[in-house]
Amino acid sequence: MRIGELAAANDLTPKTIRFYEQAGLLPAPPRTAGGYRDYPPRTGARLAFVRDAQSAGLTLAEIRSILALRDSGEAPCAHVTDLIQQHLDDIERRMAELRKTRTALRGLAERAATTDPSTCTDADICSIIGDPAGR
Amino acid sequence: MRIGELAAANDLTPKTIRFYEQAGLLPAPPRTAGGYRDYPPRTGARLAFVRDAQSAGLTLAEIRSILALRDSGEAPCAHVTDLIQQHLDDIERRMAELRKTRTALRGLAERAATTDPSTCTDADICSIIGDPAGR
DNA sequence: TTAGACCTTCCAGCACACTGGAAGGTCAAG
DNA sequence: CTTGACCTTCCAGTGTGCTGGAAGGTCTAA
Repeated sequence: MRIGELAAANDLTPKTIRFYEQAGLLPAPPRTAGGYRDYPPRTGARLAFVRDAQSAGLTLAEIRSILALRDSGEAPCAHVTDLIQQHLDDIERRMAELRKTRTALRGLAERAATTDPSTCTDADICSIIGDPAGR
Repeated sequence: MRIGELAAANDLTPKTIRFYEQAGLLPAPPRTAGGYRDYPPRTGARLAFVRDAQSAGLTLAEIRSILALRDSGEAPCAHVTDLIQQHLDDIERRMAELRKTRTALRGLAERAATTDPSTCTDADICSIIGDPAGR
């Protein structure tokens, strides 16, 4: 199977597949006489795994670590469980960050709605954003 | 005021201040005889504005656009209001994304908790992640 | 034989907000 | 006069997941 075919079958571009190889997610496949990559059929499953893991929010580095474990013959279950938990924690942190920023923005929106543009002096850059105390 | 002093007063590094200048957030200040940047006192207010706007989640490009408006003599109020609304929308989108990913991860965590490692075959890379149907 | 579809490698860049380091200039204190 | 703190410019890199383009090789069909 050539790279274009593999790419199309998995909704990727050949570029991405070469990138995955270079990034250590795919082993270097055998080559045809002409130097073309010639993928074994199982490669699709590996790409599907990469996609599934990505949609769970794992980074390529993490996915690579899972694949490396598996390739070395170990069952990566414990590692995977760890990663899942780390990402859940990470998501909570990011949601908290976003909520905080949202609160800040809502405050600004409120202030913007009740601000008379003519009160903006040249001295302040923007009294909506830069002047929380209403100085 | 020299760059180090300005940086310290605003909890930044000289590097960052030079970067802001290069990024169009700060006008190029006058120089001393020796070639050192010599900042007017008002620069601190501008840096504070940058910080406030950043903490509201605005990007440097957006902040630059506000500053450019202000520097051109226009009141940037309407522009700022737009940006705030855009960011609120953006935050909602990102929160929705995160919730989706969280749901996916919780499903995986559940599956991980009830998966017997010995059922992981070599053929699947990881049955926790890659095998949603329980094939 | 030639077009063109596909493949190869390599280098470079995107966005984002910086950060690091090299090589050298300036200035005040001792 | 020298040390050392501070400054200058310039180039390059960080992390993330690709994407784009150049220059060239391979293979198939007309």
